[in-house]
Amino acid sequence: MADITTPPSRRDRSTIEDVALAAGVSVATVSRALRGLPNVAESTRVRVQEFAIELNYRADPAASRLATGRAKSVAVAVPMLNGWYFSHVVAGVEAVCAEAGYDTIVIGLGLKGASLALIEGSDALHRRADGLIVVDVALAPDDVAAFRSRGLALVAVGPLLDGVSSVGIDDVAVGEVGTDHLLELGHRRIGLIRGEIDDAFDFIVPHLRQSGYERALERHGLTPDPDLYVDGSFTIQGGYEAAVALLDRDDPPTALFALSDEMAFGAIHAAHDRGLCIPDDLSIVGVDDHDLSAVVGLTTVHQDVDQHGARAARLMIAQLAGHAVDPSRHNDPIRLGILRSPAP
Amino acid sequence: MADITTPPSRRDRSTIEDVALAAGVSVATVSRALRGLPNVAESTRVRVQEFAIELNYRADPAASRLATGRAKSVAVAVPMLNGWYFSHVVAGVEAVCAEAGYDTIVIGLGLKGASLALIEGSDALHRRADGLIVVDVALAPDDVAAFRSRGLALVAVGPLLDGVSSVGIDDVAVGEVGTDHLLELGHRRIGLIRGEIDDAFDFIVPHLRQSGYERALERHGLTPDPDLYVDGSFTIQGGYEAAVALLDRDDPPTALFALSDEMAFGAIHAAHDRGLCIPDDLSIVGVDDHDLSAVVGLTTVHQDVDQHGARAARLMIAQLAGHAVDPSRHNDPIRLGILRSPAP
DNA sequence: GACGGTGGTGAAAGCGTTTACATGGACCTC
DNA sequence: GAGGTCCATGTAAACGCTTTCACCACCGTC
Repeated sequence: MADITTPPSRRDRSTIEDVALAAGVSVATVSRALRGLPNVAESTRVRVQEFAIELNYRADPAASRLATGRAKSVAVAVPMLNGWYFSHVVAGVEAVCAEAGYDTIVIGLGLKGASLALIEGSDALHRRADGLIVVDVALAPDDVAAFRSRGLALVAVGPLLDGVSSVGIDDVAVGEVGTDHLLELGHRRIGLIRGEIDDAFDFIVPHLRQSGYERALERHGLTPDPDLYVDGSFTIQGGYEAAVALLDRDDPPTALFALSDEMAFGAIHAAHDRGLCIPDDLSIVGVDDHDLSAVVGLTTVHQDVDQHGARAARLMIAQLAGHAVDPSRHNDPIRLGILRSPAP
Repeated sequence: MADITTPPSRRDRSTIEDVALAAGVSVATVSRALRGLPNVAESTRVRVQEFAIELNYRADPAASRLATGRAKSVAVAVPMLNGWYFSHVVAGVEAVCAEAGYDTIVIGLGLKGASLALIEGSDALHRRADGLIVVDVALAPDDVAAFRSRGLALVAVGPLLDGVSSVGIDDVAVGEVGTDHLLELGHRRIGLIRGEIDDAFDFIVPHLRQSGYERALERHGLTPDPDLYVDGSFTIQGGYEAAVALLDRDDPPTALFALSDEMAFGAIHAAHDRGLCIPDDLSIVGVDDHDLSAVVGLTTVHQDVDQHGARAARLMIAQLAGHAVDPSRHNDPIRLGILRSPAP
């Protein structure tokens, strides 16, 4: 059995000094040679590299951090790590960061309110990461400033933050595309299953999508009916309850537009429970293009979620590399994934 | 606009020396006081703490790491970060680690073969994390030894590794429970949708579950029919194809047992395509208790996935804290979640 | 042949902690 | 009252890297 209580044994790995000694140069030269800095004779560089490999040397990240002030790692904060959307974003971030030699530190915000958690988190984050990618978190301008003053680079996924580069989709368009589809099928009363705006998920995405929904209706000469708006809190269960509320009223809508696929799944469940056949008795459209949408046969507004994370990470890396990145918005394309969407 | 190219500004945060100066003691005393070490007068400790708060001081983790050799972070390596199961495990790990003051570094193994990636990863991991949690990765004994010799603590989720504490479920029992259920409903020909054993996912979980399946059959006096085994590669698409293969034969089974819910979803999809009604024409049972199983109405063998990650993380933290942890197996309980499972 | 570059290299001062060891006073014991 | 503990504190040496500065050829130039 390994000796567990002992800290990582000290003198079993080689240091920059070992390499310097072996190569017959100074540590400074080793440092320069290995990092590809100029002013190193090519012959020297090659020799140093050989010895580094032979001694299996790699710079201790902790020492590097201390000396340079750069942690070579980025943190990504999400409301919850096990949500479908969030896990995909994290996956995209990690792939790009790994490629660029950065560690990815994940932070689950959980039940704590987002802002609160991040202020706290900024303690936890203190000098651990060079940058922070926030996903679906509405950071107050003060928070943004606080992070900035700590020298932490910032990128947002989802909501638009002042002075912060962000990636996402045109959420108004999302609302329009989904609604248009249902309108074109002939539906006139379309229930909207929204996401709750509470402390923990304080972001404007649902607002934007809703305004797209309304815009589409108005374009078709219809007046949005607030009675058809129900909260689904972006969860399956919430979607179920929202659908129940809508379907059990006297004049139920003939179609439902859920602002996320997971809420749509809940709605489908509810419809089944009521004996409604989805293609025939009720149309449902979701947003996300969840892995299971195809299985369930859900028509959905597609977004390339993996790309969100990757794109955000690339912005982050560029920023950290010192490239000037203008804090503008980078919208990913969306499109409708039609699977089953019968007329009313 | 923030000045982005400048590294984190140097003299804006306070160091231990600032606190020492303010409190009129030496840095050593500050260090001891703040970390709750003995041999510090209570009055001194209080004073130091006050100044630390006033100066908003927190020890620079990089410096701590360098001095102590401990990174205060654990890495978790998963085949893919956006899989349902994996994201839940990661969520569990992160929650516990955060609680204990550890950072969670995620590593997506992706397409690279698991072992290969981890050897590589051990470079990437070099002195960055104190421990590594591997999820569904069959580490060769050599790899285990390599990590150990680096002083890296190891915990496994899923497969049983020699000399490594691991958490998971009794996968043989999983196979039995699911199969028993179908047998009790009267089914006699039960198709088994397994997971492929290839390089990237080289683990024995499907073997174990299959042996549980066979054991259950034999207990009922039946002989397992290898013709009813089809690979579903643990994906939705794979489950779909596997189900197609089984249902399209001359004597199709009356029930399907998929070794994961995601494969079961694919199977459900296939059944629908063939006009089969799941409750009446075909019974399907899955494994995982995926979020959407309830929505789809899938009977499944429940496992508390969040707990896997949390439990693994607790083992890890205990190990890192120096508590002797015997490298034994910690099985989580499983149970059947019956949703719809009609007689044949 | 003196002279200002210029490119390769080394010495050493950080970076901000932790910790082994030294110190010195208070207290106790015989 | 001498000697021994014990506790609170300070001193200074790591920890392993990066980076500034100085230095020394060496080269071409007038």
